[in-house]
Amino acid sequence: MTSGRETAEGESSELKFERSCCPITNVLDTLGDKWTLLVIRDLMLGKKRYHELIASPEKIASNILAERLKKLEVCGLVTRCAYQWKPLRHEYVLTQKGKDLRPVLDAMRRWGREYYPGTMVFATLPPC
Amino acid sequence: MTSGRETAEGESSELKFERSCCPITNVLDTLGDKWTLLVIRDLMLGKKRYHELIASPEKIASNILAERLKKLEVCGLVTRCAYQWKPLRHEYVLTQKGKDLRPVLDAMRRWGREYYPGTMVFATLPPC
DNA sequence: CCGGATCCGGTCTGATACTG
DNA sequence: CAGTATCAGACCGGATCCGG
Repeated sequence: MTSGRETAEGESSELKFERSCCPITNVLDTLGDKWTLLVIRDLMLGKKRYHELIASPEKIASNILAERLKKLEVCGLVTRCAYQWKPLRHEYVLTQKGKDLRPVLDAMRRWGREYYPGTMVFATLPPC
Repeated sequence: MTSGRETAEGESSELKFERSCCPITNVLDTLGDKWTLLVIRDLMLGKKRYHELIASPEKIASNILAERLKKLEVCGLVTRCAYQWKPLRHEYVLTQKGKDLRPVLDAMRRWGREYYPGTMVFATLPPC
């Protein structure tokens, strides 16, 4: 695995990902954990706001959600923009790069449905 | 996330996965880490033996590889069978369930190639 | 030697509490 | 409500050990 992260001097830590020559390795460097793709699934389902994301049945912890959203923004999969100013509130929407992950999720969903039958929720994702 | 693992009494720990109603969640419960899909990629590339797997450029640690192979066997994605007796050596081959993950890896590879250009190794996986 | 198993320090995860 | 701080425990992975 390419060494995922390096910490800059001082207190600001900056994400930096090395490129592997294998595209799958690169994908797993950014998306290879339990939560990231789940957040993306929710965004594809049309959820946009923090409270919608955190209400998912998988019960992601608030710090993990915040961290993943930040990482996704850094990696260019998600953009964050304010939809309200008092108090300040943001919406998270998938970029094209993020939306293009749909075939990955579709393939996972198909495999999951085949081998873990009885799953019906999110059986088909709505169009972006 | 469904609580992945529970430890049985005594010292033998047993893997047990709960089912979520979302197929993607189930997939990520078993495959949602950096190494598992990479091992499956290697097996799809035709690698079968321990030393072939551990020689991959990503430099997986030996304990992690052994652990992942064990988990994949428990989950029914891989079968382990001896190919030699003195000394005892095993081969790891994908089951149909494992082979059926090909569309997932294909989708990842396609996305990775699009957004991390310059990746050429493993550009196309050979047929199983 | 090879295929693992064991050990162990460092990192990351995630439940909870906290803040504006 | 939208995040941040904290902290114990889980996990990762490098080094080492061991049986065949």
